Amino acid sequence: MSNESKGRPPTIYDVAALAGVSHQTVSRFVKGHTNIRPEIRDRVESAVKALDYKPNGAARALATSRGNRIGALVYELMEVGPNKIIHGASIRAREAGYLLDIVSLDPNDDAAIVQAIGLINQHDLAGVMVFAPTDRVIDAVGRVRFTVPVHVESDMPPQGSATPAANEVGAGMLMDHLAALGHRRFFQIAGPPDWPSARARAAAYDSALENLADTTTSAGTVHGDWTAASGYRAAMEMPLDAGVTALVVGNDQMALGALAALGERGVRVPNEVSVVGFDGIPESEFYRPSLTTIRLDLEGLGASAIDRLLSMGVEAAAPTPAVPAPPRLIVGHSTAAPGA
Amino acid sequence: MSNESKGRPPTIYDVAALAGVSHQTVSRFVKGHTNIRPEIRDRVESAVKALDYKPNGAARALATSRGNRIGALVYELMEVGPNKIIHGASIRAREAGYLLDIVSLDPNDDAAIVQAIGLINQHDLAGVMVFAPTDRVIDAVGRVRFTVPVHVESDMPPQGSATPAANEVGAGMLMDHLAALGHRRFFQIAGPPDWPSARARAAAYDSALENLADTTTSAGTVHGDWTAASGYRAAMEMPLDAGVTALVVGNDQMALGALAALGERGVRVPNEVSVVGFDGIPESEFYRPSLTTIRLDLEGLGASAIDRLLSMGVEAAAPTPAVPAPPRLIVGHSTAAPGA
DNA sequence: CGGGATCGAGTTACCGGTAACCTAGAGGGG
DNA sequence: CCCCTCTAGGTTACCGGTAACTCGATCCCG
Repeated sequence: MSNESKGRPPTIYDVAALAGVSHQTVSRFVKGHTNIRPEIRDRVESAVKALDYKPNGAARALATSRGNRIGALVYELMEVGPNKIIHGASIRAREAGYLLDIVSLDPNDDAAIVQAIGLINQHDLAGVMVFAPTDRVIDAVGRVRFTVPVHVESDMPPQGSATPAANEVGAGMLMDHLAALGHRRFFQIAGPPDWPSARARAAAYDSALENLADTTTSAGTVHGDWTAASGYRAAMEMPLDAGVTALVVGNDQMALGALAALGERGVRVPNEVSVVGFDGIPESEFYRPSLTTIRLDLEGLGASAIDRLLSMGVEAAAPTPAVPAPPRLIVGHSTAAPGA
Repeated sequence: MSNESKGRPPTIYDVAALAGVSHQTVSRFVKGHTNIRPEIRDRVESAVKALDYKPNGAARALATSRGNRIGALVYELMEVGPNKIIHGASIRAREAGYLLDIVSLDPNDDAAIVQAIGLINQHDLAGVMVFAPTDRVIDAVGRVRFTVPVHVESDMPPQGSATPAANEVGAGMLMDHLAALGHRRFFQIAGPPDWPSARARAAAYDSALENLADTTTSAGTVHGDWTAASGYRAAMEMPLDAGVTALVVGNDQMALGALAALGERGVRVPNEVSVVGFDGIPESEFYRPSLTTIRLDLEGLGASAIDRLLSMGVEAAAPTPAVPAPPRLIVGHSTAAPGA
């Protein structure tokens, strides 16, 4: 499948020799320098083409001491959410001429976290992104002396960022939707408490309850681990005699588990209990009943994270910064007025 | 969040100066060379620690002309499957001291494919992996002159590989399961025909029909695009008057869509029609009815792909090559004897 | 006790680019 | 018409490692 010619790949010196110019002229050409006579430019251009010259990234990185890669720390649990973020980030990074170095973290193994960070912390990176981390990861990252810009995407509004986090907004939209339908008694199945994004959603749940009519109350909150299995368990143990009519779940997978559990317990959705999820994964439309949820623009989020990272470096800011689409409420058949 | 000291990060020369030795000695120490006097070794070691020295990957890559990264081309559709493969590959690569450079491909844009390949090829990589590609991607990759080993993981048994592909085995297990229950009339919703893994599964479906009792027949095959929505559409249009009792679906997401469609059409699963999926994603246990499917060890697959790639290079083969677990049949409530 | 093998460490060149400096002409203004 | 500036391109040094070669001190053995 692979294919080689005689020896090493061509260098600028090879190109220079073939074109009859100095290597520096080739370097200038490759970088798109303008002050080159058309005649010389043509010679270099055809030499580049003839040799199929490709610049050596390592040499460039060494000379400029500025890498062409962005390290990305991702959580081991590669659920759908983090993935889409990575995908958006990867596309965006490539547009800016960078490659994404991904390192999967095992969240339960501190040593592995440290090792992974050590691996990523070589000097040839343009920056480091930390995606959807847990507190433990944030901690570990915070203790490391990085030599490059680091951006931690924690889903929490960082140091007074202007745009409110999508998590808060989305959770608020769900609560408004449920309240408008007439629900007054809620129960929450939240994500793991050491995930900032789970906390953000849970906090929005709490504050929505406070801001809504004071007759709205919560029958409690339990924490799952994002998986459908944990949502199932939580919903199996959820009190049914507390008058709860609305179940707020931290993501769509757990909501799927909850739907299954409620079905087994003979609770009809949405007639007796309404269920909402979070993330808006494509599958949620095909759950039965189809899920009311919040669609997040996760790819946009990943892209904008890259933009923010790049703007931290000397790099000129992206011409058109990516702006994630705002969270959108998807209304399915899992919500209805209580007792409909 | 980041943290800097005075200037550039320390180099071997800094360490050498502090330890009072030559830079070469430091280099030897870092590489774990044995022939160093204990006294000198200690001096170097403490100097390394004092300066928090980390080798510069770019310089090393330049000097050895051997990168410490593996490029990974992944399909844009980051469904659950490809993801887990990537995750497994990433872990394995890190164990071997490599980082994974991931490049997401837009499958519909040939120019983007070429550009992505160009990007990955111009950088200094130890090798390139191509995961779960479509024919189009395989084609594009095949035309490129790579300077490093390339491994294409196409889910098809390559040049007579000894281990039969998991896809064939798994699909066969599903067919056996259905046949043993007494099903004779099948229908298939396959993945996109330009995906080798989809073709492998479909081919196994066909050959199983041939090998089973000659009374078993197929009422047809349609192709989806791996998404739940496409599974839904396909199942909505599937003929119901052809006596089909078994619906074989190319992955779990499409199977979810098919379950929803059958529900809407008033077809009871599994009483009237049995449904099987493929992949064994965790959520499939919580579909209603829970899905009979094949659990693939995708992470193991990714890891072994990395092993194979590394063994193509000069690199000594991994001490303990990763062996993916064999496909496993997960029996849910979506299958039963026909007319049960 | 002398000569070759071995060991530990230093010296130097080189990987393939970029940056800074330098130079020979061309062009322009007083 | 001369001097200055600007332009196009070449020269040289350097980024931070590794590899190859060198050299003095031991060590071993005949």
